[in-house]
Order: sequence, then C-alpha cells, then structure tokens
Amino acid sequence: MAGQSRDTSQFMTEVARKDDDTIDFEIIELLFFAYRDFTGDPDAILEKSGFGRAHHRVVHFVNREPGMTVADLLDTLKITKQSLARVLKQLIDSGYIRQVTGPEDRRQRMLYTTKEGQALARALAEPQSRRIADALAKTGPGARETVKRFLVNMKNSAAD
Amino acid sequence: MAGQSRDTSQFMTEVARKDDDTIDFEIIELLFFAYRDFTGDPDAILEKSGFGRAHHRVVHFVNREPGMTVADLLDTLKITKQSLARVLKQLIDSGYIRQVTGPEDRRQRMLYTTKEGQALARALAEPQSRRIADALAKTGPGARETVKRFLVNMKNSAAD
DNA sequence: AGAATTGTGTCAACAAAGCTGACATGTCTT
DNA sequence: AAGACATGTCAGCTTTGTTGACACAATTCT
Repeated sequence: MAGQSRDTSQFMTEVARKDDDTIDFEIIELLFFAYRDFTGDPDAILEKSGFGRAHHRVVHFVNREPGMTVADLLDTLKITKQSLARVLKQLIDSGYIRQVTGPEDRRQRMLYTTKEGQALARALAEPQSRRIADALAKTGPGARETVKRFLVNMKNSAAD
Repeated sequence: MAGQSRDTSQFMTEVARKDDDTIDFEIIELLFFAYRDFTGDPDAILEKSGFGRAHHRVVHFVNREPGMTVADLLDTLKITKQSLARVLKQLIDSGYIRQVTGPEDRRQRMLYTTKEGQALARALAEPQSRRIADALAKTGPGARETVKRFLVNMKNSAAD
C-alpha cells in the first residue's frame, strides 16, 4: 500500500524516512502502534456488550481494586466526574458494578464488580493478556522484568 | 487519596487487590498508565497551537515519512478518510502540511511537512523523547533493545 | 474508445467520550 | 451551627471517531 514510487528529490535531499538523532522517534512510534493494536483487542467483546473503551477502563480498575471509591477512580482515570458519571451509571444500571455506602465515611461510595462485571473484566483482559504473553515470549527471557521496569519508569510518579 | 480504611470483608474474602494468575493484569495496567502519561506530555504545546491529539499524529507521521500519500496515512492511523480530512485540512490551511500532486499518479496527494510543521513535530516529540530516554536510563543497560523488540512484537504484523 | 476502478474531497448526520460551570444533597469536621 | 467534602446531576460544548452518499479527475482494464 505504501509501495508506490515517490520522487521526493525536490523536497528531501536526504532519505525518505526522516531520522533525527536527538529525538527518539522510533520508540515513540512503536508505542503508538503497540498501544493502538493492544486496545483494539477487546473491541469485538465491547461491541457485543454495547459498551465502549471508557466502560472497559472503569470495569477493569474496579475489578482490580474492589472497594475503591469514586474519588479513587477519578484519580486513576484522570477524567472529570461528569465524564465518569455517564459510563459508571450505565455499568451500575446494567448490573456490572454495584455501589456500597462507605462504612466509615457514609459519603463515600465503594465500588465493586458483580459476578457479571468480573466475567466482563476477565473476558476483556484475556486477549490483551495473550498478546502480552506472546510478545514477551518472542522477546526473550527476562523480557518481562525489563518491560515492567520500563513501564513503571514511563508513568508519572509524583502526582499519583 | 486511596488511603481510607476499607472494610471489604463482606465482599472479598481474599485480599483487596484482586490478582488473577491466568491474566496478566499487571502489565495491562502499566501499559495504560505509561501511555496515559506519555500522551499527556505534548498537551501543553498542543493547547497553544489550538490543535488536538489527532493533529499531533498526522504531523508526526507526515514528518516521519515525507511524501506519504493520503491513503498511506489512513492506513497508518486506521481511521476513516472523513475523520482524517477534518484535521488534515486544518493543518494544510494553517501552513503546517502541504500537498503535492503525485508525479507518477496524479490522483495521489503526497504529503510534506513545512518548516513550521517540522518544528511542531519536533516540539511535540521532544518531551516524549525525554521521558523515554529517562525511563530507559533508569531501567538499565540493554533496556532499549528489549523494549523495542517487545513493542514490535506487541503490534499487529499482518495487516500492516 | 469506452467502461470500470481508484484516490481524493466533501456534505450531512450521528456517537463516544472528553470538558466546564452550576447547583443539590447528605455527611463529616471544626 | 458553619464550612468543607463526596457524590450526583443538569445543561451545553468540543474533539474525534463513525456511516452513507456523492462528485470528479486520473488511471487501468477490456
């Protein structure tokens, strides 16, 4: 699809692929492709449920950390409460997530996945997990530790 | 922020953090956080330009592969031409990207970044590149090769 | 030469998921 | 009692994705 001959000589005196020795375009790009395809994995399942990627993230994190509050979730997702409210309400109404009034602080709503929510979270994570396992296996022994450390270092540490 | 005491005993007989030995929730999550913060880097610059992340991606890829056609770009971004048209038009009108009629096939529009487009692409990539360099340095020697191979393995190989 | 296909542009309508601002309610905290 | 806090909700807006339809020029096929 990108195989047409291109006479770019009038614009590029160098090579077609523009490389910059001071900017790591390569890893930037690989991250984009990797994440694009990684997030594409659960799409088929999401379409069946009638949910989107926003719902996916909510179910995932509530499932991972049962009892987290709405504020915790907002902090994790870094979105506004109005944005969260939309998808969270749908998930609660559909029976995937339930809320429990905080036993210490009754203002809080502790979030839990239902049986159905757990099943959904698992089904969505499954193809992604397989992709990761395959990629790590192909990359070689010790890859998991290195990749894990890299990813930890990539995310913001302070305002967490 | 997540430090409140939570009596989840009535729902979780296990630990608070739900682990699943068959699903790699850990890397899935780390990928989310890493990518979330990684894409947040250029936001300040984008706000100044009045552009969004869609514009960022277009400028990036056109800058990386000068002379790519509209079809190439659609294939790379995996979005519809109507979606692309919107942001591409704005970038052309603003003088960041220019089109040249294909010398072999006059139906094609070869895309090039202008001087301003190159400067923008570079400015946007700079904080991301720094983040990657820092993360790789902290991860240790040889990290770049391993991470690169992992990312290549993570993306789809076939329909590329 | 004429027909079909291809690459690109564009109109119109719609959906998902983000945003801001404002306000209500109940629950702490002081 | 007053103020701060956690959550929910209404209303409206933006960005960025989608489908479907159509136009036009250029290329390719028969």
